[in-house]
Amino acid sequence: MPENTSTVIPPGKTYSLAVQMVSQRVIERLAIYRRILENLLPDKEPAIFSHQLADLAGTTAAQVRQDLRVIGYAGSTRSGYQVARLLKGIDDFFSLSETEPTVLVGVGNLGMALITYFSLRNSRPDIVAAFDTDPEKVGKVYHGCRCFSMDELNQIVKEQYVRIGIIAVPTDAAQETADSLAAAGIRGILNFAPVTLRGNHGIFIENIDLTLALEKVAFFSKQ
Amino acid sequence: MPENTSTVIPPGKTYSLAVQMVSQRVIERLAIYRRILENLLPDKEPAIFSHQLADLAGTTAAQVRQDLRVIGYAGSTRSGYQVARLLKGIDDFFSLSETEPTVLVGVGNLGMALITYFSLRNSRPDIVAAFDTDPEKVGKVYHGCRCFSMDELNQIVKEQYVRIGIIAVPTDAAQETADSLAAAGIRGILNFAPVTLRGNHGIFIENIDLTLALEKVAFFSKQ
DNA sequence: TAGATTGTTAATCGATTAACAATC
DNA sequence: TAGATTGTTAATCGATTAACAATC
Repeated sequence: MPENTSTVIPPGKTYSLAVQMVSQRVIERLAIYRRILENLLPDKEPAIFSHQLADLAGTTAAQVRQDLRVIGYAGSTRSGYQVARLLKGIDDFFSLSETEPTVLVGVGNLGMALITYFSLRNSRPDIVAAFDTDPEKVGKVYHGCRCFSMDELNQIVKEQYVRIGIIAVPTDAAQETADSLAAAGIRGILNFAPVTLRGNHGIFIENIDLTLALEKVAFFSKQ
Repeated sequence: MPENTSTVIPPGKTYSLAVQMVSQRVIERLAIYRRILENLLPDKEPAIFSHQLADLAGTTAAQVRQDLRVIGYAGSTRSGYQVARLLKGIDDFFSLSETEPTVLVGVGNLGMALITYFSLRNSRPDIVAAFDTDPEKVGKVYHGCRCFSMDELNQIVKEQYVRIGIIAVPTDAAQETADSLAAAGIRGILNFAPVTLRGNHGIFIENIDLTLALEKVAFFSKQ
């Protein structure tokens, strides 16, 4: 559909339409391609074929071509996809130009580890504040990230235009936390509590359930 | 198919057949149902309808009935599914009678947090040993879990009949670690390193990519 | 009984894969 | 050119949902 090859579709109506239609699977794979390309960049390999990218990502060439189609990036039949430009194309599609302010609720073992993990690899989603109900923790600074009381959630989310929240609280407090985040204006949640959060219409929720993941491995490791 | 109602299919050929055919999605949902039932048990509610379970699990009644079908559990048209017996049915299907010995490789920030996390909620997959290349860490005991050198991996895996491995090493070391685990006889891997592990035929690999998950939330939180 | 729920089969939906003319 | 790869369309595959007779 785009008449100019080797480029991404321009921002505008087509863009936002595409965003709505793209499935979670496609986004996951695009993120994987992105990381592969990033690692490939220093190698000075100018281009890569769909089957090479597929090999590295653990998928198929047809899948890769289909996926890249949704971001409107066109390769060439001679040399495949230009690494640097494709990377730029995915970044543009993800709107990964500036960092995305993120808050984390629950500074327990897992919460602490997440703060460390994300701050060490200064990921684009950047944890700007942590929250906890424990007065012992409030006021402390972990890896450059200050811990606030829950009372301050609303203010900080608004002041810093935070759209993403991470839930690392105990199971019992998870639903309440999700409601607070939603009320403060959060648009997306990464939830580590092993419960199905409910009634958050319009908010995107991604669940990471560590115990469930391990149980899944246990099940399938028995063939 | 099973002529006796309100029971699970007996172990045997049907059983192992079912295991092979069941998709990952179904297993994930069964694990979720399982946790819900577990929490419901103290409430002394004897039974639950498919639509109630669906509400709690964030799915549909038809989906629940379809899922329960694969484990061969039959409810009654009058009262639905008996909580205690269904829970037992899922446990049997998962073979969750005894604990599953598990090893963890990479005792960094994330690895430490995982040891703490899993030991605190004494999950059925039980981390019996940790491994690290850092001589400083070898010999130390974290939450009752001793850290060994990688040289000892083979022996411990064999002695303790370990089938599951968790990879929490830096990205560069992940593939090497996976190969070592595979060589030692591990059958399933939970991988936290942001790389696609390759060439491990016959080994089940579940990836948890924290950065990717957060990027996914960032993307969809923009609608 | 009347009404709600079940197991099961059929229909729908969406995602992956295959096929192929166009291209360099 | 010959040959490999591309974008795109069609075919396949699998998973979810809808429908409904049977049941309590």
